[in-house]
Amino acid sequence: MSETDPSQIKGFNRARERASRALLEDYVEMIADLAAEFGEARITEIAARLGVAHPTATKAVARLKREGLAVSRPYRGVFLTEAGEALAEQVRARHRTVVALLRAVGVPEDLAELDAEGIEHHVSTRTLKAFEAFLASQGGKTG
Amino acid sequence: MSETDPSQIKGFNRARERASRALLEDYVEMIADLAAEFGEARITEIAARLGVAHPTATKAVARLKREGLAVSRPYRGVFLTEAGEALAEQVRARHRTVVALLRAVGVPEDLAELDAEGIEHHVSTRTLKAFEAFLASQGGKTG
DNA sequence: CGCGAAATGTAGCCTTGGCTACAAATTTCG
DNA sequence: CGAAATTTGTAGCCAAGGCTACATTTCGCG
Ligand SMILES: [Mn+2]
Ligand SMILES: [Mn+2]
Ligand SMILES: [Mn+2]
Ligand SMILES: [Mn+2]
Repeated sequence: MSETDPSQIKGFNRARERASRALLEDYVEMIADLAAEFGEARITEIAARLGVAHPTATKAVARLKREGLAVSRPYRGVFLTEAGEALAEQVRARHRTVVALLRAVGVPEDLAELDAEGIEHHVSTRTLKAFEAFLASQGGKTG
Repeated sequence: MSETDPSQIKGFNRARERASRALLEDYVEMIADLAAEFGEARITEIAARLGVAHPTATKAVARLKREGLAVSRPYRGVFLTEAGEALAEQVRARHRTVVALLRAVGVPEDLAELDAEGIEHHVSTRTLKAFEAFLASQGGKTG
């Protein structure tokens, strides 16, 4: 029998939900980066930077539009909505904090950047707060 | 133009690969848990603990079998192969270390357990080593 | 201006990972 | 033993996220 632990189920469900949001988050962050750099994000450039074929990026952008995070017109650039911008800012901040935390516990910079790309999407708001508090308490300690 | 940064692409590709392995890892770990507890893992119990419908678990187990991580016969329990056992052990160790690290930087226990369920799959071997070294250097410090 | 190159769109295919509904086997128990 | 309950299998649906191949539009430039 063994009463199935509800908190464990919660953990798995949560991980699955976050995994399904991960792609959206990376796209939004990338579009924000390109907007900052070029004034607009083109499908080809988004695809190139994310390492996917362009129809893959087109589909993802369609999903972003459907979810109210971006807008675009045929053969033109992609732009974030206000909701998209807000998400981008949040995602970017989380990315920075995760990298900083990894660095603080001794992970080399390049590796921290690589692993953070996946880890970031699974760090909850409260955990992020804990990371920030830890980093603050550490000051600029390096070794 | 802006030469597309290859290491950034690498990060995204790596995150995608790890995401696709995450499910397998959770199943293998769960099957090992059930084997330890009951001597075998039944489809219904696997599904219940992972919070999915039983045909979903059946499909996942089919994939595990295809990849040589598990074996089973119709209407019987699921068992890990040697490769499956080895993966389970590795996954379990990583899970423990990730939770310990989160705790060490100030994340409350329940939250650490929840977030770790997703984070664990994106922690590389070298990053895990760094976590272990950090934890060792910390000793049993709590506050 | 107009033509070739580049960018974008679209169609269609695949795999994974969810689900429900229903069929068949196994276990439990009166 | 046999019927009911439980477990497992199977069919078939959906969405997401990959891809290639091909059509169309836009852009750059002689
Ligand atoms: Mn990412
Ligand atoms: Mn990121
Ligand atoms: Mn997990
Ligand atoms: Mn785990």
